[in-house]
Amino acid sequence: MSDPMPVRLQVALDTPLDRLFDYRLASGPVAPGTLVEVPFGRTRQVGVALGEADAGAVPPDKLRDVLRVLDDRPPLPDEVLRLARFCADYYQHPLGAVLLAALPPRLKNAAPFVADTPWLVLTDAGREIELPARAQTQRALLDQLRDAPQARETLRARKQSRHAAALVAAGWARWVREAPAAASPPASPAPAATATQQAALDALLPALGRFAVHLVHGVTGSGKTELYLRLIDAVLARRQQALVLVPEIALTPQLEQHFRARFPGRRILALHSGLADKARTENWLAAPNGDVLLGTRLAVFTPLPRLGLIVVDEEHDGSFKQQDGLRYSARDVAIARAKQRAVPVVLGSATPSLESYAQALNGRYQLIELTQRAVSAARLPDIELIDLKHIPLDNGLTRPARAALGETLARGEQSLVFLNRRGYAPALYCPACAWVAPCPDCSARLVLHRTSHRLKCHHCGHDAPIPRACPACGEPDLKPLGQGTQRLEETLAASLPAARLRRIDRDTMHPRAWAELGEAVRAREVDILIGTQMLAKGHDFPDMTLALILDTDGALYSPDFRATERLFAQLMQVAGRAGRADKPGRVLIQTAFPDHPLFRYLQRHDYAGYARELLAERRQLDLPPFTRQVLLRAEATSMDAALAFLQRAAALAPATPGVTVFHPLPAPMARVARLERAQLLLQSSSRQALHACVRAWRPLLETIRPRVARWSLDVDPLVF
DNA sequence: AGCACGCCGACT
DNA sequence: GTCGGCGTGCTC
Repeated sequence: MSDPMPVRLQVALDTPLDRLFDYRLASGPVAPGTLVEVPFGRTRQVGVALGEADAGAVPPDKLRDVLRVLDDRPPLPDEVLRLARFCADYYQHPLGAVLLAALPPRLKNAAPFVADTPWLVLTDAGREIELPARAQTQRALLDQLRDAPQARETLRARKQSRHAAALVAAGWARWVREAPAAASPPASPAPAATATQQAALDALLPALGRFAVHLVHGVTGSGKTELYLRLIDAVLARRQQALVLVPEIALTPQLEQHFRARFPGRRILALHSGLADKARTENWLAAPNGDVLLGTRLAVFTPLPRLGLIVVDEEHDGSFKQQDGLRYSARDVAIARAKQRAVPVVLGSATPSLESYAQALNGRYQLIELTQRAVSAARLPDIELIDLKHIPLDNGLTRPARAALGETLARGEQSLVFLNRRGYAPALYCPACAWVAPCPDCSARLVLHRTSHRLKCHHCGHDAPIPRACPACGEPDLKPLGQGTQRLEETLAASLPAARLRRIDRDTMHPRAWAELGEAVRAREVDILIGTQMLAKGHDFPDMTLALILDTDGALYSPDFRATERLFAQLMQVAGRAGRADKPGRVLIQTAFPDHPLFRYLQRHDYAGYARELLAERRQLDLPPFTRQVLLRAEATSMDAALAFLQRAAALAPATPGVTVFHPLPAPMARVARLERAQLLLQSSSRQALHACVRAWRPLLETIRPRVARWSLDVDPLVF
């Protein structure tokens, strides 16, 4: 055997620099995707080896040596490298940054990853051994282990850790990563498929094994989850894996339980940022051997060699978009991945995004309508509008709204009240001179939090005591302006003293509080739930018969046309939650614009109609059916600097037919955390033209001097 | 991104 | 006289 030849290795690193770096590796070539530790500037970094570099591209005297090939972890498989290359190009983001964003936290660290081994099990020797009677405590532990594996935590709590260590030292027990599965519990029975579910399955099952995008439009309660489960069952029967993406961390625990109950003995793995680093890394490493991977957007990059199906649930949801760093949409990346792997992707929603719906109408996506509710007795709730032009508000509530809450309470039923503003009041104002408390660091008003006696900025976190008098004129009697959830809670406590209230917003909810809330609601310990839209997502409260919606009007005529789309989705979601099998719910909406077309469709529960009308409107205005745009955002210490950067950028934009470059403008929230923000919009009806333009443009952006504090490109959305 | 180098204003 | 502001340049 000859000595391995030194090679020149091309390595991708997590840096904003859009290029690869060459290193010398003495011990010969390594497989593409292998993780390596290299010196970089004054630091060390973990990078991804991509292959051999061209000799001569970098002068040999600049080459440094790879410090270590990290062979304690698997190389990134080819499919992930391919997906990362796609994202780097599509989102115009450095490949190294994409690759390292795809890795779980512990593997980005050169320190060896040691899997957690929380379970103590008997070895063969331990099963045989018969300890003398005087070794009482060790015998007791052996007996426990004969019954079942023991968790380290439990042993610690029972003060048995030392005995456990003794058994391990003697070779009678050992620590393992996963407790060997007890006998599989019986699968929870699948409910009978409804006729529409069956029709959907008939369309979907033959599509397994090739790329297609299916848009499942199903109203709440139509059994979308059941459809996914049946499809996944078929995928597992083909010895393939399923990837299921969901928007929120809060939703995964119950969904995970659901999957486990339905597929006992199958390996269901969860992946989301709520998991501890260690668990996340372990599940990522286990994913190639798992059956179903259930996760939030970050799970879309996980290696799955036998991938057979991708499901994106609630595909319209904004949480699939990452807002910082690599600004990707997991829904779009999922579609790209499905295409690369030649597998189907199922997008599911009661209120599909306009871009997906348009693709379904033009035939690029297969549209599957689940119109029938699975629980046949369930009826859709009545949606009533309370016209604020004729009915006065008292502390944010009209008399009919109060009356409905009172009646529901009197019948012993539960209510939901939605108000999308946390805090006590969205502003503090001076009645004498009209001063309104501003955030010193942002172009936003400070929100009054009365329980903690603070003024808080919901954009940058600025936090200050409440002034005793107006700083402008000295007026001592400052007033809260508008309604927040805290104030609403106070109002309801005063007008319905018998009601047990519970407020749900970012101020009251810790990540793990959802399970407890669900129990409290089901145990009927709560009469009225007051909350922001975080209450609308995914949680099923079976006895809620009234939903009251208080502030919709901001979104109705917002310049952001997507705001109305989002509002419709939220209202549909809320409407879907109201009512129970034997009793249709009631939805009351307070609005000053009851004639807005959105409500007409909402009252008929006709999202499809609404979507068609919006698309028709855009067609009349000669607009593409959805945004095909790129936004260049710049942040600087002065607005002049931010705009100057964007003006340079606009001048450098390659003239491309069909691509419109707009003028740089201050961003809607022009100042956040002491930085001035501006943006430059590029629009086109042709994705190809826009993309070609951006591809040529991006390298030029790096050369603009002086630089700004931050800039980023937002590419939205992807279409196949 | 980090991090260092480098050249001009207010401080022990 | 120095500390330190951020503008510019560099990372195989």
